[in-house]
Amino acid sequence: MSWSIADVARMSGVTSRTLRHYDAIGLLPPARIGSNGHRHYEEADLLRLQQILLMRELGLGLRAIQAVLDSRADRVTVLREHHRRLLSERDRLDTLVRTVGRTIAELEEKDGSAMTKINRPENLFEGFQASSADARAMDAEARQRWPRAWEESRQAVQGMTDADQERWQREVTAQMIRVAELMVAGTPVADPAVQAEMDAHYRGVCRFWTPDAAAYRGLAKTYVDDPRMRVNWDRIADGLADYQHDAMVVYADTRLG
Amino acid sequence: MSWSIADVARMSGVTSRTLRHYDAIGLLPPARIGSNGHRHYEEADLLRLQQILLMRELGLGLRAIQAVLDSRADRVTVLREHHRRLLSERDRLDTLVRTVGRTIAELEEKDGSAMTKINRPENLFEGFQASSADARAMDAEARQRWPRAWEESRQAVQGMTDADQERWQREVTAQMIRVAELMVAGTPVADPAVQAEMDAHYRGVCRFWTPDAAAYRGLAKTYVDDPRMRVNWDRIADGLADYQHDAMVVYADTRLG
DNA sequence: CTTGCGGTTTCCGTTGCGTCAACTCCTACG
DNA sequence: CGTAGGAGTTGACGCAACGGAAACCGCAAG
Repeated sequence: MSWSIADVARMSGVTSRTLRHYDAIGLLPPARIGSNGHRHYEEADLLRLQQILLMRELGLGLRAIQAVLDSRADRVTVLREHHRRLLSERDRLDTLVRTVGRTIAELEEKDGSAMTKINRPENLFEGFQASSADARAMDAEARQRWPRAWEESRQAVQGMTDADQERWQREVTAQMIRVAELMVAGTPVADPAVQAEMDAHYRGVCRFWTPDAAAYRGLAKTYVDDPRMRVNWDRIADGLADYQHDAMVVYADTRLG
Repeated sequence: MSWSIADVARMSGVTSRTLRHYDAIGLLPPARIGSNGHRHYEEADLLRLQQILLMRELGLGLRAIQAVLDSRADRVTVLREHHRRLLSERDRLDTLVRTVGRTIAELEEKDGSAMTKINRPENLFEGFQASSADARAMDAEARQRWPRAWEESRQAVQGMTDADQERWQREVTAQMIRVAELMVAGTPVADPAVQAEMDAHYRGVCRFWTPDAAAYRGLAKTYVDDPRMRVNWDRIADGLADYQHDAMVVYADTRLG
């Protein structure tokens, strides 16, 4: 019993193009290829296709499906990892839904008049570069005050390439700006959107050092107490240092309890 | 005051590659291009970039952003449509999360032994093609029993190209198989996953004819009462006709009630 | 003999860039 | 004054999972 590609397409509900694609990537090679180049599928192929479509409906990628079917990975393990990805993606969308909904409400409230909610926009991008002298001084100070954390972070930094460091720098900058935008929009620091940024901030810090609640509150304090840091944040937007501090404290209280 | 591309990249937290991309697609052309080809940005460009990044964070596509910024679309309108898309996407992920979670639980329960939950798998794909004689007979019968609905559906079919009809056929087949899989997995017909399929089924039917609750229940009845339809469904999997009927009734009761 | 059907391969397009590669221009250094 | 380096440029390819179109080929019927 052998079926042509169109037969299989009709039976399974996928297009022949898809079947050819699955052949091309080695996911579902046909049992036999005729002398005229036509693909012929057998029952075993239909069974394999059935498994493929089942997992595809669960949202798994073709690579993962292939790994599972070729017994190079365990079903449950793959599914659990997939489940985690789905969860975080859903939460991200959930946050987006709320944010967009709030934005719509704000825009409607303002009745389409002045939508420049950002003050000092010409300075909002005014960069964040501590002078290298400042950076060296802060580094030395950190070494004295928190020797263990300094050592950990030093090792983490050494494991980074130049490109990694540039990426890290960009991420920090982009995040500061997002937080600044939330601030000038009047978002309270306990808002989920702000706390999501703080979560990203915390995870970023964890790449070098994993603070507990008290330590994270201590880090927050330096944002307002250390004038060199404070000026950097306030240069982005007035009051950003305080705002960041408050948001971090809330995060420490509610998430690092 | 003019900034180089690297300046803008540092200030805004995006890469210079991104800025070049935005230039290439006409989203953010620089204010000036020097004789050496270097891009120079002014304050107005930074403002525009700021707007772009704001909307990008809301998950809008670059095309939509461009349409808004060039006043070819209204912010609120675009955002509302985007909000709807986000909502349905989040719901889809939500369903996926639950489905994958259930699948994991099932796999763990069976302790990795026999995971062939599908009975008669060699027949699962055995196609669904009423003979053309049957099809003509059913068509004629439908014309007598429901003349108005028949006329509406005839017009809808005539508006379809061959490719459309093939797509439609494939969708129907694929859906039948998904429902069959849910059935052999023992999913109750009231389960959200099954009801989601019924929702798709209902919307599919609506392309030709929009039944109310009673009419949809009547359509469900033909699945079990008409032996020609029944045999088609049961050929896919034993009991599928009954299962489909029950699921449609529940859908009619809860969603069309 | 042509028409048509059912196959085939090959290539472009989708989204938002990352990541080379190859080249140019300008400045600083020896 | 030659050259190394840094900052900029323009291509071009890659990703995920195919959709769609073009161009070609073999085989049966009218």
